[in-house]
Amino acid sequence: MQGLVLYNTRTRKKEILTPLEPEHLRIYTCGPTVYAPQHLGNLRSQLFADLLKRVCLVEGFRVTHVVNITDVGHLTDDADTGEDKMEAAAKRSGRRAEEIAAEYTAQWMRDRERVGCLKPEVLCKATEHIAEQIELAQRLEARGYTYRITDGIYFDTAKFARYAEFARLDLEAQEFGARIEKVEGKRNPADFALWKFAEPGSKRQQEWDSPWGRGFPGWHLECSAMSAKYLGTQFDIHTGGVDHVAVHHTNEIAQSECGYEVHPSAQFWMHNEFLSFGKGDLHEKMSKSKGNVLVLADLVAQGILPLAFRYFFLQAHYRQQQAFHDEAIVSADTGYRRLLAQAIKVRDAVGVCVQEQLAPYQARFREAICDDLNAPRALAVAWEVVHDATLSEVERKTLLLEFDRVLGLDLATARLEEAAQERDPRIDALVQAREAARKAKHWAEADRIRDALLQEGIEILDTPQGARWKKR
RNA sequence: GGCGGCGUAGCCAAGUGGUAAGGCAUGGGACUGCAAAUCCUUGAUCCCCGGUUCAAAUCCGGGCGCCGCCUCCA
Repeated sequence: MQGLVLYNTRTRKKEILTPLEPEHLRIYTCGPTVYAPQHLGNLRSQLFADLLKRVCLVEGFRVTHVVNITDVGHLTDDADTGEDKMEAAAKRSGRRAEEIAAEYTAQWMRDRERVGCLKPEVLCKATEHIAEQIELAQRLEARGYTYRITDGIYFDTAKFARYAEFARLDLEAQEFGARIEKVEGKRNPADFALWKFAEPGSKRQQEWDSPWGRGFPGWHLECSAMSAKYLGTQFDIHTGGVDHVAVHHTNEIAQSECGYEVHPSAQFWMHNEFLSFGKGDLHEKMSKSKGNVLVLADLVAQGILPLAFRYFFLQAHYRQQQAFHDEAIVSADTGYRRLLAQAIKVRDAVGVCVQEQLAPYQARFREAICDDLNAPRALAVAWEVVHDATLSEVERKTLLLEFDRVLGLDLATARLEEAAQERDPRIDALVQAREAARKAKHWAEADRIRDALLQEGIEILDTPQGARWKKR
């Protein structure tokens, strides 16, 4: 029994997770910037965090999971220039930034729930923690890490010796690279804004008073301030997408470690890889800027079950890029429906389990999830259970439901809403007419009706209880 | 220019030294009047070349291809 082993970006190694506080794990997850609909790629990082949380719970830890919502200050270009995304979205749509944030936050929460993500213990918004962010910026100022230029208060990365360590940055090379210096007065290219001043003369929708004047917080500040508030200045695990390693998390670490004088701020930093879009050799990451985003509702419109997206997610390891395309999601949908059907079949089974029957599967399942959350392997174990004829129904049920605490596929209560439940007098009549023709052995007539219905996407299912039908 | 990752059957993918998990699709079989659904079953010398080793998809070197980060992005 080796315990839970996780890949830690901070050390670039798999390490055994040992909670700072006995039996209790504190996890912080970088949530969405709610200026636009959250797409399937965004959902992947929520699913990843949720998988982590579920594994922690199954391993017997108490978990405090904090997820933030960025509803201000995330700029369109880089950390220092460009428009605030919330402000820009508001301007485009002629609505209040708060309205937009509320709408996309609600959509995001709904999607999260639909793919089976557990509710976080704390859901916190940047705009509701302005005071905490100012407080942290003041701490940094008091400790000499900041300087002021015309458009804001900046963090001086040269003052933090470990700055490049986390992301293994080559700051020298960066200066000659693609990065273009845009902000007049910045001392180092990597320096970033803690507080941005509101532009004189133009009134922002979102701005606050601060010791440095009216303005708004830099994007990175919220995560440092809120994680410290809800989890303490040192906690166990911080999660987010890989894209955040080099900038957002690097800056967050600088703020937290310098402001609160701790090291490390989070023991484990974990990052999920991206969803790529495409098939075969050509792939592109799914992102708003590439214009190839899909949201959960698009899948649902296609007849895909929301939990089938979770099943899809579980089929690949979280640290690998995963290729998304129609064939892939449809096959996941089929796979999920079949697995669910198997679970439904044994749901009501009662009786006693033979421990020796369960043990090998339990051991292999646990081994998989404890090895850096290897969901594909865990899912494979579930399928082996389904196919093992030496298991009794109740043993199968026991194993599947136990595994589902991690898989989160709602195997215990989800229903396969066969369209066969639907009623449509016209179709019902046709189905009955076919039944009658079959009884009379008028095969040609029976097949004609079946084919005609198939033409309009209605499929007849012959069962021992009689014929039913479903769409698709 | 710097950094990182990937390349395993038609597709999604596990597997990091001892002759390759799982799912979907395909072919075959059972069932069916024929089908559908369901169940059983079927298939890979692991991108190429060279090396280390008794043994490599797995390690090393060199190619080729793809993706990502260093600028907003999960």
